Amino acid sequence: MKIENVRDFDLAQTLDCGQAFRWKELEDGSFKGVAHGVVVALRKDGDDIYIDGISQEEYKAVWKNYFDLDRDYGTIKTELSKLHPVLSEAAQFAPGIRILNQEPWEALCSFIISQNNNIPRIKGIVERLCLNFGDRIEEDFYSFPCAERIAALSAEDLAPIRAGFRARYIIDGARKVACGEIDLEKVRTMEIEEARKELMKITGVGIKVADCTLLYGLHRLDCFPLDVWMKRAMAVLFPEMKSSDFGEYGGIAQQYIFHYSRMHPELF
DNA sequence: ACCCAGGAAATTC
DNA sequence: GAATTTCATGGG
Repeated sequence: MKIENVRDFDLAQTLDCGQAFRWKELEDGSFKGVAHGVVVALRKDGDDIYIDGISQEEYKAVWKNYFDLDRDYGTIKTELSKLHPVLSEAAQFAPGIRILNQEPWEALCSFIISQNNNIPRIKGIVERLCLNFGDRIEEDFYSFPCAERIAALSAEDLAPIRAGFRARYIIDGARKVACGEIDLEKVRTMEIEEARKELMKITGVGIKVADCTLLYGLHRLDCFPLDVWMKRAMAVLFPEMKSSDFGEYGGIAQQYIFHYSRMHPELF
């Protein structure tokens, strides 16, 4: 598949800015990963994107949405840049970031794993989760195990992924999703405070993990997750602003700021 | 040996 | 209620 004339999209910036944990960069600069149980390889040539491994129908049904390609990030960046000069700078620093439409359960589970953890280790745990409990698609590439599959396990069964104290949180989340006690597709359309409360019924899910699930898994672009980096950034770079000031695309602003802050630790 | 990591639960004050 | 400690694991 070739998609022509794609603006505001950089593979490395989007896939390695801390919103997703499973994309692998190959030696030639292409990226390979799994979503919706399908392995794809991505390349960029100028403003053209090549997606290997899918049909036209799969592109329209899944991948166009996955990369949020119908949204005009150029206009959004222009509007966000008016809010604050540092936000303008952060957006220009990585102008090719887009917020992915990841699968809700994968996002929820990944950000449960993220708590009090560092990104390389998060990636390792997620990798082992897929390797041990996902379906093998091809050499080195496995699907993300569905909630039903994990719900059938115990915390001890997760020992090989070495998630530590988070193992029982993963199990609790999987069970509540699998049995329908929490319907992530209903959470998608709930009013934001109600949606948060619903996700926080899971042991191990607080406001930050709930907001990450809403932003990255349910594409609620007004959600503005505040982790340690974002709290520092708000205190140092945006002392006069609060998260709600960033508006309906605050989540996109948050991603520019998060990535900019991580790449400039000397600011803090 | 110590400290920290895209937090949240458990405990203590 | 608000502040502090604990929770596995691994890398610096």
